[in-house]
Amino acid sequence: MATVKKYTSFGEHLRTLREDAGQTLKTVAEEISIDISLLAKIERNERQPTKQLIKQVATFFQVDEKELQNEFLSDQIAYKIFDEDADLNILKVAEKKVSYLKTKKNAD
Amino acid sequence: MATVKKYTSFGEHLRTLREDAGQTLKTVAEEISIDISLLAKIERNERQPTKQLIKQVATFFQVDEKELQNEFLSDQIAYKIFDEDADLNILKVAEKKVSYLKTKKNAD
DNA sequence: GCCATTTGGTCTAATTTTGTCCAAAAGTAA
DNA sequence: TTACTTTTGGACAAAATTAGACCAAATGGC
Repeated sequence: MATVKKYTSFGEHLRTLREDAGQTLKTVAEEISIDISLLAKIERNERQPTKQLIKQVATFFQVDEKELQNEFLSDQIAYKIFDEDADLNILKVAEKKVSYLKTKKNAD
Repeated sequence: MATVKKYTSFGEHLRTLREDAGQTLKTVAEEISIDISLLAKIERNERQPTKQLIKQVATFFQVDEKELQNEFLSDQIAYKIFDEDADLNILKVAEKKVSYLKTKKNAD
């Protein structure tokens, strides 16, 4: 059967990874050379991860880096739309715009 | 017949509005109390419009404010995906996340 | 040529965000 | 309860980002 994909936040995902690995904030934070409190905040989505941090946690937990990056990016977009209480069809418009940008890029 | 919607940027749209109205940067800038150069940059997408400015130009050109805001928002999203060279299906994930956030919000 | 318009560069101020530190709270086991 | 570990949360300085102002250069029309 297919896995049911849960659409949680980047932070929640990170926390799950850590807890499934049976690690504490302290051990992970030390491993990737980051402040414990900062890592906790990232897990609670109170701070944004840097690209560097995403790379490090991907390596540490042995998950795909690109996938984590995508998760963070979709988070950012979702929160923006939610916060602005914007219409969901904005995403369709954005999709068309990206295609347009890519076309323009190739025609240089 | 239906209007063919062009997926241009916020800035390009703003410029079109202005040119269709036969106005110069100077006259519009003065009308909405903004630096000419700043307005020019916004039209070229070199500066981002504030909510306040979007409201002002909407009023000035008599177009729907929410529509302009949406255009700007979809711009931001499109550029982010384009710049990061991210996969388009991120938008689908984002959509699910927004729904999730809305559900969570209602269950408070 | 002139004048109006637009562009582009540089800079400062304002705003936002990150990361650090530390204390408080919550959890766990004896 | 006590002692210890873990997590949370607030406050703050440092760093990074961004807006907006100013002015000179370029462009365009007549």
